[in-house]
Amino acid sequence: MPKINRATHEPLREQVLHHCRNLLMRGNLLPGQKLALRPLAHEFHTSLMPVRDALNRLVADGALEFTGGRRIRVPVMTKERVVELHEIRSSLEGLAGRLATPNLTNEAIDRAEQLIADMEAAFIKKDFDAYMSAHFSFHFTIYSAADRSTLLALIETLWLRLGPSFRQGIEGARAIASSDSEPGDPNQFHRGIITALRSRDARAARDAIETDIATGIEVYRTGCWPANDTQGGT
Amino acid sequence: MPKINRATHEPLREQVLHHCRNLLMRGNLLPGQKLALRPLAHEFHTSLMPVRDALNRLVADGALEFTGGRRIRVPVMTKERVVELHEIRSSLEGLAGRLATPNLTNEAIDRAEQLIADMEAAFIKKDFDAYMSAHFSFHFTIYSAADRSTLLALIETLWLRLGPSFRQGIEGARAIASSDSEPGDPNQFHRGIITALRSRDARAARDAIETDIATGIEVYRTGCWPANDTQGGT
DNA sequence: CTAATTTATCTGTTATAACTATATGAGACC
DNA sequence: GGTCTCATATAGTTATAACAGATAAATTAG
Repeated sequence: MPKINRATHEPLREQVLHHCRNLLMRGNLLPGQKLALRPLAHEFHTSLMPVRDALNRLVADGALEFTGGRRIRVPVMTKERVVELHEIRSSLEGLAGRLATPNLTNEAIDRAEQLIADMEAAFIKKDFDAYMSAHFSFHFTIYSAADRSTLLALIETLWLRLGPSFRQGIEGARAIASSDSEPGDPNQFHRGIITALRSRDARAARDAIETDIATGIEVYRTGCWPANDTQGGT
Repeated sequence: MPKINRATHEPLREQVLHHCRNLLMRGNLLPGQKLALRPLAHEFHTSLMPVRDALNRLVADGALEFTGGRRIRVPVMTKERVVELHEIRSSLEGLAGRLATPNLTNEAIDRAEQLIADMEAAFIKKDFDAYMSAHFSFHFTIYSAADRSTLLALIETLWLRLGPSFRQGIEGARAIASSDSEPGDPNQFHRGIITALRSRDARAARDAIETDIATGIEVYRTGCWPANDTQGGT
């Protein structure tokens, strides 16, 4: 049910791209899923070209990949690739958090804190679309205060690549949380970030973000959150 | 005189892309320079489509940009953009250097050290193509030992964006070095990286790389190298 | 019945042409 | 003389069709 507007002056390619990016960020496409030009073009009521442009762009960003035979699919992530992407996330988002700290208003921090509550509510209700959306907003509410467009764009491409896997990881973690009598708190590290931001300590904010992301790797690897006293570091 | 091979199974788009990437990395295209599809297509003896694909890819990578009217040009860098790109370089290349350190063979370090000599020779001879090439090889000889393909690709896109400006900066620095009786050593920080690598100290390697890049920002800003005892940090 | 081989279908790529919007220039008006 | 308007040229975008490679299915040999 894509909404393509042929009246606007925005190229069709951009509209298709925007739509596909949303699907990926929210994890609505599964790893390994194949995408073909003609069905999508038919769905969007366009020719092949705008769809081809959008998908090529996503391949360039690493959000999609060619199979051996030039077919297009959502990448299947190896554990090594996920770890590598989190290493990069840690480095870049730590930088963004450090640069953002002095610029963040109290209102922005309040908004971020509210998004943690949204995440928890969505997690309990198993509304994973809402969870992914709140999780995204939480981080980018902070990072956008860094006022570094290139850095932000780079971080976005990482999230684009991780979206499909992350969605699976969260759904898996939710299943475990249901069966576990004493689950770890998925948001303890997000609260740690808020604490560091409120004290306007840029280094602490960077470290808190890096810890949060390092924990994300552990969750992906082990399928459960560490105990509440767990600490990470560079 | 681009060499397009229509016999190979590699898509024409990839060949055109590869050619344009080389031009950008070497700084053979000037900031602000406009590129048009039809002249390039004629030059490559292809239709518009492969050229369009290649240029769109470079726009996606930030190596080229659209003007307001969808025309394509080499981005004109503001000082802020260059600083931001160096902040990102510092973070990512520091990470790559730290990860590479335990994997680096003595042979690779020797090769990197040799490339410093190549840089100096090229600098003196004002052979800027050779300088850019050696400078690229020096850094990527080190980073490739990190064995992180995504990280490496990300760093490459940063170099792609900085190529045109960097070329200008180096040529400007050479002009100053000629007229200055006591020029700073452009490679003192590269030697510092080698020293850290030889001692197999990953943290020191990271810091040396970050210092080298921070110095790059200063060179760009002031047009000359700092005194030999200058030290940088995170 | 299994496995190799051929055939058919479907994939993305490239070429060509029509299209829409932007930039550029000449000319009129103030 | 400077500025605005409008016509013309030229840019990238999209559509359609022809192309070539790869997958998958059907067929045939073992």
